Amino acid sequence: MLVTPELLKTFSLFEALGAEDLNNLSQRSQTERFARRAVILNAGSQEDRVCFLFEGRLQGVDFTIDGREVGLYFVDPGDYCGELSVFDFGAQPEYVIALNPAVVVFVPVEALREIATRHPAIMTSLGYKLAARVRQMTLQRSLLGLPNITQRVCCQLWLLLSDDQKKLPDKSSEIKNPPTHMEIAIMVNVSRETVTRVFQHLQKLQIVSRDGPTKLIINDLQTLKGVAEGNQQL
Amino acid sequence: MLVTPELLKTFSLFEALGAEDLNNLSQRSQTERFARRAVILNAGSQEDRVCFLFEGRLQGVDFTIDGREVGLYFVDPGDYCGELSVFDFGAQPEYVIALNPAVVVFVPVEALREIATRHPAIMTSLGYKLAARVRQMTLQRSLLGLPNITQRVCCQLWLLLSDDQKKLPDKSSEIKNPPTHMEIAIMVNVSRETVTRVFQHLQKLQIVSRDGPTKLIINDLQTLKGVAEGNQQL
DNA sequence: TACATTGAGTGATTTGGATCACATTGCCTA
DNA sequence: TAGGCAATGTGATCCAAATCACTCAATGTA
Repeated sequence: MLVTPELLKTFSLFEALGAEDLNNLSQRSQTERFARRAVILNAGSQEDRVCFLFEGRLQGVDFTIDGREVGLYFVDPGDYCGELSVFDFGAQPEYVIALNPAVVVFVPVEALREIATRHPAIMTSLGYKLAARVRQMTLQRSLLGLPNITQRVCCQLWLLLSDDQKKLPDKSSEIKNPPTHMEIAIMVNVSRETVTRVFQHLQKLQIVSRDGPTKLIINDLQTLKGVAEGNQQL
Repeated sequence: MLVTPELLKTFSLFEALGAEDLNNLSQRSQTERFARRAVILNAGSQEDRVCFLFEGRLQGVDFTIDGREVGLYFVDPGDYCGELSVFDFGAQPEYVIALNPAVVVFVPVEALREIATRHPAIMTSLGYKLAARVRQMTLQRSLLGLPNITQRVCCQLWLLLSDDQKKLPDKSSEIKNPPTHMEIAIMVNVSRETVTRVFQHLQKLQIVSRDGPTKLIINDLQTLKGVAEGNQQL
């Protein structure tokens, strides 16, 4: 599929780029469609392109040595992934798969590297993203150290909320297309059944409730936060 | 204490820098001495300087919400830490403490940011470091997902080895100044006693042995690797 | 329409590692 | 050289969560 400069311009990373650079980039890039569950970036392989998501939803996943899946992060439209190779030529550390049918733009990593060297703003932006990732991982790491399982699940739910949602703890919020129990279990390193039981508990206390399989409503953000931060027990 | 351009030049990050830049940087930087256990960078605070280690050994640590310590990474002489703020103005996510008496050079983050914008090589180098960190964290993350505790400990030991050591699995290797049982426990998220018992076990099987408190000898790298990767049980 | 698949819910049983409560060793230093 | 502290070693107890073995509901699909 054709990549137009206009398409590239929809990505905030390329916002400040001039027509010439956009043109050049677009000619070297290509679009691809992926079905649900398709693998977009392969762990371990030396990927030579960065993946910009135009439509759909992706997830970075890892597999433990014993083959269990570990959910790491989500990628939403306008965002990108696989940018590690811009910096160090190394292999992609984790898989990226499509959670729903997705349209992505692949930009060759050398092209991006070259552009970034000439445009400090883009380099800075890439660095910013990487820094955010480190922060996110640090959070996730400290989450995994929590001894209390309920706390861990609540903490993960809290992380799934957007910053905007967190700012209004009085309102009720919702998580669209929440991870399945299994996916949450994998993220917080507990068994699926345990997640189900925690959710059962949270629902009984009216802290969360379901609205169909695609919507999880957080009724009581305040207590969710309290539990997540360990200031409150259930 | 005075920072000379020569001192800065000992850090590989500044290798390619010209005399003028080095001079400028050195005037804006300062050296500081820290005692064992001293806090060098504070989590949560908006640190405005990057820490270059000249002498000693540092560790990045985090604390879970309930106050337990979590060991994240080590910093050895020539290396630096606290570089996240170069990219995103955010707060330092984790503490950095001195494991032994340390001499560090503090470089103001704006100065570094300014230099990096002008020297793509330095920016690239910073990015490389960040990417390495993401990789390291990804590994650590998947380690924490391992269901078997022995495997987790072995995997952590394996991560503590240098790449060179891993390449010669027939030779025996050693880890100088290994983390204490408590520190390992914290890294792999188990109790100290459990780590002691695992070590007891590994010693009985002659896989590792101690040579004083400052040296841990890995006699059987092959099996250590096998266990770490789950191909082998003990 | 029947069948397979995926996600969720739930009891019974088991167990691995946390926790507790010590002992021991080898330091550093006052 | 006595005292104190940090690191390590070890047994006994206990309990939270894994595991197992199901059911049930909702979707997708042959």
